[in-house]
Amino acid sequence: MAEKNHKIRIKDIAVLAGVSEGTVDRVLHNRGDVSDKSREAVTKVLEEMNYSPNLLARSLASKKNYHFVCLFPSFESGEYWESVDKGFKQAALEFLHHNVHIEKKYFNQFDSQSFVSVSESVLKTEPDAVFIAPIFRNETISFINDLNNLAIPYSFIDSMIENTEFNTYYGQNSFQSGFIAAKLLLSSMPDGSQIVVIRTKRKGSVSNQTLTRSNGFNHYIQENNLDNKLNIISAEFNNNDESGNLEILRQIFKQNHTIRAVITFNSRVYRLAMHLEALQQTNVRLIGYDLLEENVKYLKQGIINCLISQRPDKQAYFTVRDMCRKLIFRQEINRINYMPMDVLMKENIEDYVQFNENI
Amino acid sequence: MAEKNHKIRIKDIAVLAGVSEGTVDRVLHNRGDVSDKSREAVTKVLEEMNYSPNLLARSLASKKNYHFVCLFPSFESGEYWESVDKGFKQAALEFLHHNVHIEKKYFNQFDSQSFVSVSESVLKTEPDAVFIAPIFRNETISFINDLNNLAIPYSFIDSMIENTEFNTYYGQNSFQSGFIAAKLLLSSMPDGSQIVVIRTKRKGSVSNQTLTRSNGFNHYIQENNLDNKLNIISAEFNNNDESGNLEILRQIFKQNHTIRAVITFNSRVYRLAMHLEALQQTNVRLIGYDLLEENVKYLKQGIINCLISQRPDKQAYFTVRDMCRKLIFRQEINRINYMPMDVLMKENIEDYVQFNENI
DNA sequence: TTATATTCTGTGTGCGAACACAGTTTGAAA
DNA sequence: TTTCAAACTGTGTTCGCACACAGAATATAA
Repeated sequence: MAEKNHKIRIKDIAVLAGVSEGTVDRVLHNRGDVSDKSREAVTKVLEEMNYSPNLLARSLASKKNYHFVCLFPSFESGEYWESVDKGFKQAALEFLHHNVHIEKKYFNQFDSQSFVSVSESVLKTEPDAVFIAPIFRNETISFINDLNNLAIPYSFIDSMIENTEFNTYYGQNSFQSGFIAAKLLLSSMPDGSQIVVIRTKRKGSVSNQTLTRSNGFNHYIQENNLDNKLNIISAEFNNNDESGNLEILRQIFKQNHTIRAVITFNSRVYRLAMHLEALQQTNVRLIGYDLLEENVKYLKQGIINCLISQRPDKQAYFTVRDMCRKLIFRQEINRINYMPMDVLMKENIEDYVQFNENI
Repeated sequence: MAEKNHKIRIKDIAVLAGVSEGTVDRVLHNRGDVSDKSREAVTKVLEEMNYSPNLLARSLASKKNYHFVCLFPSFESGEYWESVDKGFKQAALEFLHHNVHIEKKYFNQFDSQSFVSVSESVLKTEPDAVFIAPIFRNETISFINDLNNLAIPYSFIDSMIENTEFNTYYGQNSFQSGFIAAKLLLSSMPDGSQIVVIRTKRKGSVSNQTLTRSNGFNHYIQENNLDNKLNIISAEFNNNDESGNLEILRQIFKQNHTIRAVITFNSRVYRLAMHLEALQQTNVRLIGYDLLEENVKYLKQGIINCLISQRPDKQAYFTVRDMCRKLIFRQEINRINYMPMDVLMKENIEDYVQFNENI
């Protein structure tokens, strides 16, 4: 009985409850000015008929405009945050006719002060919701305090801060993604194999994401007692010194002759691929993270064996969608959402990219 | 300039072109009865302003009702087609307020006659679109001929028939998924390892899907010259004779002592897991297809190492969505769409399942 | 009882697009 | 010139919902 009744209108409810449409509307929106008798009658019919509003008509009629602000790092073409930007753009298009307007505000991810000043300017516009990439922990906590005072809801993207009242968090299960990388890379490695782990010095704060991946990676090694069987070689790259990094790698390969795999936990594995190509060491297994254009290029060439992706564009998209679901459609949502880990190889990357472009 | 102008209304276009709303509407819908002068003026403004209609208002105003019919095999709980059913259900809910009504018609996948009689009854209702799982090739071709005569658009799900005028096809790139399975299973297998490939006799027609996967699997072996290094053991299971199948497997393990991996190309790898558990052979690597409940159970237990999934529910959902995009929203769509191959392991299955429930 | 505040309820308008319908212009035949 | 259909154009209603406003019913005070 409650199956097909999705076409029940407010008008129908009004007739059945013996009141006017206005009264039904008041009950639906808890706007008061309704006698107990009327309210009960309406509520009863509402339940019996399993009424659900026509969201199209609602958005069309609603005069309320929603102003959402996204606060995340500025980026160059081909960088990680570009995907996030794309996801926000897609959401902006989709929810435009629901009276949602999305404004993007960028800050410098290596300069906490830029975050502070941008966040202050955001507060002044009194947005209806804010999406934050909490790169700077303390500054973000201060910002969300202000948001709380103004009763402005917010969501985290990319990473999150525990014990805060965020609306949603979409992100990676970084520990698991490190663990899986190890599994893909190390299962059935011959004993005595040498594995190179590259880390990169980062200006400013340490990236939590890469650290956690690294922990997951190490956990796999311990759990499978590979400490003794394998020989893990750690090295550190410098940002923006590719000739120096090439040299570091050259030395490692000069001194070690059973290297079978290389891994890095940040998104710039294409640098490694480039250097391995230069060193003619393309037979080692190479694994990395995120579908940057350059990464995909080397994956297709077979120099990178495997990329683990967690669709940053979808993370951004879903974050906006869920805020709409909550504020506009009044639906229940999940607070914490880990994106699936997509394991991409030369063979499935084409379909994957095409599919995601098409959504 | 053409960026923010998505809030342009027909009324605005009318004023700018110096005509009435009705005329703009006639131009938009190619409904004729417009002078060349008016048409040009409107078309010009339309382009300049980058007009895009408010789809909410359109659906609300439109009196047209769309009746879509889905034609696919009936199923028991936990079977493959249940996911497809779920995807159709989700689409039905989402597009209900766009005046789309979805009817599901099931046939017996082992009885071509049941397909014929169901498809005939579908024709009589004169639907606006049909979605077909073309299990029976000849019968399906006959059916789509009738559809063509009535100018009813149709899409394929799960598999497709070449050289037909289908709207979309969402499905698996089965060859690649077989290839990847081999890569996951066989890369860095020690020489001399024995690999067991299980096939299942099928009532009625041969499943094209599993055959193609098998071809992809074999292709990897050839490409990497593993024919000589590995020892592939083929065996055949019977449907609905699990004690017999267990016996087959027992004999294989009695006669061979370096079995390191087992694979099957249909979705019922849980039967293998069950038997391997019974035979206490849980150290071999086991890989299979599709996220049936039972499969997931054994994946979590670690008996199945890896499942490859192509989200049948999303295939159904996207098929409906794209038909709406074409008929209602008049958008461009891709005809052939291969779903990404998701590689699931114990470590990422939880997030994956949770994520897909939430869409 | 009347005046006035308070609580409650119905009606009407608008959102943007679709479409029916009525009204106007044009051009060719009578 | 008149006639009349064909070509063209504008107006008005509708969809389901939100919300403003006016008006009715009831309660309270004078």
